Amino acid sequence: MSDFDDSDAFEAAATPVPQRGPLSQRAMAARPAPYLDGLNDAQRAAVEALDGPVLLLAGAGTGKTRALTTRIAHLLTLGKARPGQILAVTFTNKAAREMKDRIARLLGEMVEGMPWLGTFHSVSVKILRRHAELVGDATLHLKPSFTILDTDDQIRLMKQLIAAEYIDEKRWPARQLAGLIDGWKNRCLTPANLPRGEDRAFDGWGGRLYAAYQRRLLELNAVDFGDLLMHCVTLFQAHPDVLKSWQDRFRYILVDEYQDTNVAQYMWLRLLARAHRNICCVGDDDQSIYGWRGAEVGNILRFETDFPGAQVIRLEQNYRSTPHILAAASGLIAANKGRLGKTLWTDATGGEPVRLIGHWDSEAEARWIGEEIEAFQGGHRHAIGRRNLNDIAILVRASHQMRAFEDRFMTIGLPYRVIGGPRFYERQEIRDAMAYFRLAVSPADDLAFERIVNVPKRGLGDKAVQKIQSEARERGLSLLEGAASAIAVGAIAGKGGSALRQFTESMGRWHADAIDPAVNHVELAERILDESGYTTMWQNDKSPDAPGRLDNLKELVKALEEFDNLQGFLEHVALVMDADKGEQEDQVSIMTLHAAKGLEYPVVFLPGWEDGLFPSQRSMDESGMKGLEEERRLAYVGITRAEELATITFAGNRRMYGQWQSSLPSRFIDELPEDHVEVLTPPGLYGGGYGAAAAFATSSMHDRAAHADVYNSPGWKRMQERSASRGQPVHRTPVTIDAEPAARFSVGDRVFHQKFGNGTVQGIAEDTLTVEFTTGFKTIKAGYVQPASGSSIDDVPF
DNA sequence: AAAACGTTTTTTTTT
DNA sequence: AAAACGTTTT
Repeated sequence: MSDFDDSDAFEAAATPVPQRGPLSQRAMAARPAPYLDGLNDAQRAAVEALDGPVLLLAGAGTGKTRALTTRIAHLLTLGKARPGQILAVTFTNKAAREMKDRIARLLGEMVEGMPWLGTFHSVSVKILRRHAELVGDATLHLKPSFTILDTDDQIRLMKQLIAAEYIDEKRWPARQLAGLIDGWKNRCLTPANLPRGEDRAFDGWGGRLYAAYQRRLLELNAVDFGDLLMHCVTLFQAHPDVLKSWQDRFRYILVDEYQDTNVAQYMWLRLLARAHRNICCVGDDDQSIYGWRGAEVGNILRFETDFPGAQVIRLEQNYRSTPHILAAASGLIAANKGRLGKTLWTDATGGEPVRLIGHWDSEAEARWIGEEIEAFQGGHRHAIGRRNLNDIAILVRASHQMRAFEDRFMTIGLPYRVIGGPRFYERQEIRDAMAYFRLAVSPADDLAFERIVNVPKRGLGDKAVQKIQSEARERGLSLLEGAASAIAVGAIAGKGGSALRQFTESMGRWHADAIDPAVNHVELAERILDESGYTTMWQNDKSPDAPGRLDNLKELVKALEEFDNLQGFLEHVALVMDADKGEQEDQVSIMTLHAAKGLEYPVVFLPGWEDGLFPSQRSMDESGMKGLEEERRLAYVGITRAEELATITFAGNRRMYGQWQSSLPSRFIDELPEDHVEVLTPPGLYGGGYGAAAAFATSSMHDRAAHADVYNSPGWKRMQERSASRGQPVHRTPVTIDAEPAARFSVGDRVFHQKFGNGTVQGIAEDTLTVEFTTGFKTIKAGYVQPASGSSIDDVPF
């Protein structure tokens, strides 16, 4: 919201700007721009090719962001555009933030900020707010104050629509409809131009439900994420004058991660760039990993056709990784077809091969990686020496893999942070609080009303909500107004009625305060949470996570201070779902491969390289060869995150849906070039069952030429035996727990448990103990714990 | 209306 | 195994 009201800048766009301001002329005459120093030839070419279409193929670690930001600095310094005339779009808020920082660093105080540097979505919102009335039709259109729905709201809305058509929600879940509609929006298909046949999806109801959903959104004065792009495109198409004003304003367009654009984004860009064609797209077809979200690698593959005469510049010198890491990644990605083709090279020498190691199961894998990390911390055992935890990342394919690491690291007390995990603004308490704020700001926000009308419990159940809904529908009111009306009519009486009256009256007061600029919005927010009883609700909650939730609420209120008003805050949160907490502690980072794109770490662990998990079975089932290739690109992204050392691991057994499943090492492992991989064997695991996976890996790597031998290796045979009993839980030698008398322990004893770590015995009953661990109380069979000794945790066998 | 209980499903990846 | 969901009990 902060730079929404820059109408001055908007008007200024119409007046011609001198191509060279006096300031930049002086700067140019004095000396060549210092920011160009140190760029290689390709980077420099990318910076200086300012006019006309440019495709910048930038491999991993080739200084892509540097080229982009320097290019912007160059545009500004030469006076070819003012900051407000450059459109620079990224996919993530993080990328946008980083670009802003780096431009500011390059130019110092010369730039007063780039108002149009942001994600596709945030730029689209700013555009849409100015032309909201043009979205919709004569009877019903958007208003500039429209709200942006999150996924939760979307699903709830669709559930209502599905129920209204008496469709069986069991067979046709709202989530599926949401996915369908999302896919359509990604391709810029409105209900009106849905191809014949596609509208028959969802048991024949797809098209009708989509139209009903869009209608409902307009009634709510709301849009969803997909709408942001799609509405912009349809707006541009239907109103050439509007399009022209934006084309004139944005003299230069830059696009980051172009390989991840979907059809809607592609159309959006083409419309804006059509007139002057000053568009520079940066991307790497080998890092396209969002096909499932509608991204079209085709967009980057056919750039030269779309923009005839485009310059194609390749950045191929890698400044990030060692030759071994680069070679391993290049060898792997070579298996993909239809690439634009790049040859990454580096001046660097030395370094170590990519390491490969197999483990018995996912717990052993986590244990081993934990030990490795401790070794790095101590600076011994490994050639690359001591590393901070901040230098180390664990990149997983699917977030459920994170648990094993969290459990293990918690046990051994290794500090870690999960990046991109359950996000702050998606937590229940935050969303509830936000719903209160939303309703206070816009009393017609029916979805917010539904969310909180009975939170905390006010004695208003389904019945009461239905009465409010029918009352509102009959009289054409919002739910909040409908509630007031229902009380007046006497439709809702008794305890619930008085609670509802209090709720509506309070909301009226809060609304008056919310639109009163004289009222401090932070205090108002605190007052809302207080008076509504929401804070009290959590204070009275006995569950162990209640205190954490109260902390989160405090953090939320604190975050409000950064904004001028509640409206501005709500807008921010809708688009920027991540809360920045700049933690400086030394911690290992755990994240998904998707979240890792654009990041780099000296030491990278890549666990879970097993067929079915990585490459993911689902991806292959749904998208066949295309899916497999995208998985391979994901593997490529993973390896190329590493600067000095990459370690790939896999496990023979993994728990899925609570059942042990055995699995084979990933086919990607066999695609790694042998010369750049070192196969490790877990210590002390020769011959035994534990070594099976490792033995398989070893033979697989060494006998690739004589492939048949692989199938005679002990590892393969054991794998076969295991998969023969497919679906059945793998028979793991049962750990017999002696019915050990709990009497061996007494209250107050320190005990150790493999998973929970050290704890204190608090209670004893027959053969079970109640033990307080750092993570809380657990009831455990006495045989599973042992007296805590002075010995290291690592000595304990599992 | 809300809690307590039993059943079914879930696991890609996210602006 | 845990969460989400639906049904029954208070």
